[in-house]
Amino acid sequence: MALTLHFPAKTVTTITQFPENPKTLIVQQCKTTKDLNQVHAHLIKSRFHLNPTISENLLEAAAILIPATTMDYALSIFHKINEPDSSAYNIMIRAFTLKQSPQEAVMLYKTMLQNSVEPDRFTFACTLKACSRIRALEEGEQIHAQILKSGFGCRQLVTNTLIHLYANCGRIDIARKMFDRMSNRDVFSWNSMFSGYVKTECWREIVDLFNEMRDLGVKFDEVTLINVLMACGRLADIELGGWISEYMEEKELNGNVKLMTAVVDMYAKCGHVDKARRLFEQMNIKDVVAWSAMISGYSQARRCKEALGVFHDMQMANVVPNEVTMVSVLSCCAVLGALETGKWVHLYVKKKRMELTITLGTALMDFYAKCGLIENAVEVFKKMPLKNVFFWTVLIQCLASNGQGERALETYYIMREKNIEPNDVAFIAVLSACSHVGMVDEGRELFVSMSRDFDLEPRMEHYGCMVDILGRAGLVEEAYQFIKNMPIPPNPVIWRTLLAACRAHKNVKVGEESLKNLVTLEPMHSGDYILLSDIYASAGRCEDALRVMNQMREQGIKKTPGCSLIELDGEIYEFLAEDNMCPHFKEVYDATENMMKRIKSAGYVPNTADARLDAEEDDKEASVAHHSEKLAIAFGLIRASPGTTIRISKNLRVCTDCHNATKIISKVFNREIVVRDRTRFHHFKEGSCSCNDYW
DNA sequence: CGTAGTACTA
Repeated sequence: MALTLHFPAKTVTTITQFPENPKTLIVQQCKTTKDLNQVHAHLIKSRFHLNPTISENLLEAAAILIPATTMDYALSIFHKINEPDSSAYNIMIRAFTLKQSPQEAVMLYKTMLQNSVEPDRFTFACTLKACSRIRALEEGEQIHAQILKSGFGCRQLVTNTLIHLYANCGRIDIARKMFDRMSNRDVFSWNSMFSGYVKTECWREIVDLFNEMRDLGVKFDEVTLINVLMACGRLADIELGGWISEYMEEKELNGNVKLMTAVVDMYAKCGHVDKARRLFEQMNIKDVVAWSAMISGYSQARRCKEALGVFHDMQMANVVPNEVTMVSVLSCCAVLGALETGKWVHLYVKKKRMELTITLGTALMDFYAKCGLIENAVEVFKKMPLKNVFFWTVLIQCLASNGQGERALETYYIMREKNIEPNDVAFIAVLSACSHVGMVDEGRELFVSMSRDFDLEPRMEHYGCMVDILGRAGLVEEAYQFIKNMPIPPNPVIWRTLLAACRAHKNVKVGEESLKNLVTLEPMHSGDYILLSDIYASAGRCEDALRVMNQMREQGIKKTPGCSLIELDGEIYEFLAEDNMCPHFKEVYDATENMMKRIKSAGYVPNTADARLDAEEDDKEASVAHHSEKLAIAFGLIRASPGTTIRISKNLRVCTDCHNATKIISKVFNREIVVRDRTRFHHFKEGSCSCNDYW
């Protein structure tokens, strides 16, 4: 009986007897499920399917080689095999792992043992791989025991897979022991160790191990170098990183996209973003990963505008971004307060049905939080089915910085009810919620709870929050004592926090003490001198106030100019205090004057204590009127569409006069105004602010 | 038949 097969490529194969090379026939010529069905049918008709070699080839085609085939089909072939041997089982185990069901791969291995089929070294290798995937350490250990019994324990393949399993499941110590005892290590053994160290973030060990490798003259490959480059990036080890970069040039490996991406990422992480960019430009082929690496490089260097520029180039190059790309892009939008761009990204993510990974969700929420859109952030929060500590923390932080301290604490307690263990960052978020709304007792309790209930050692940031909580609430003396009792030496931020509290509560004595400490720690920070000078001024000690300002000037320290941004129609406008150079000078200053007139008739009284000290008495009013955020708000009032919220972000903290003025503006002009200052948000509406004048 | 890159939170 002649067997004729019709393949799509118009190949006609005729089989008259047992094929000489069934593997070629089945494995290489079957490209689709349809081909496979045909071959399968003919094999049954001709009863060739009873031949174990043929059926195994058929199985391999069905289970592994043709990606579209379902496991059900493969299983139907497998079940018809009379007493399948280990290689048939191996195919099925590999297939299950490949088709994302490693759990079933491990189950099949157990079935195999129950059916008394002797596993071979490949069985062990692929079952262990399945265990690695699902981090089934216990199962892996059992298999390890069976391996030792079987006598395959000394096989290189088996040992390598075991090393990978232990390294991948958090038992890098066991992996290392096996690795050290191994007499015949190959590049896979080394690479398994490297990838284990990557997972556990033991960067130092990677560099040490690589140096050992070089000393021993062991050949390494592309995978080795990618792992080592990652380590160089994290350790900022530019020396080794640069060596690898040169080595690659020598060996002409610069055409390798993955390796080059790793190099670009390494340079960026070492702080050499410009070098990274030059190499990036030299890459002929750039995939999503390469583009994402460059964008995140700029993002981590806080060069957000350039990051968005690269993102733009990426789209021009028709490379489709993925979730990872969007995380960096959103993080840049958050920093810049680029609401329009970020919203566009969110729409894009929805339209392209990108997977809302927990990381992407976190970035999205953080973006809305940093643009002051609390409810949008909450909406993203609700949509996420699986929430981790990071995710909760961002929401808590969002509520805290937007003046909703009670809601922030509630969120924290809900998180605790869901048995999510807070980490150190979560505590920074709740403590800052307490300080923003003046919940002193809650703050104290949480600070204690942190180490008592969760074994978390308070860090500088936590001490800073406590100083802020006490200081803002007017307990300046207590805050001062708290700093003195700190077990670690306070950093400038701690003293600055106290100094700011001294200004709010007019405490000259502690204020002087704070500046004294600040000057030794960080003498060039202009804001500190200004704070103390303000304290003197408010206590009526103008001579001292001027003396501090002169002291600052003598040191050659320049004031950080106030700067406010407003985004209109996706474009960002920047204003500096008393800036005569801005492009819309006349328009802006006229608008500001009109605005000030209208609020004055509504009862606004300028607070000239916020004016520059060196201004003449007559000019003081003009000086406060030209603070950068007043200019930005005035510009927003004439340019933004009626009824829309005006959004300002500024580099310094809001001064008393601007805060007061903005409240009245929101009422007189019937506008919602959101101001993001360097530490928090102010939502102005109908004459009041979300911070309840506590900031 | 075993090993691989890019990401978020104060």
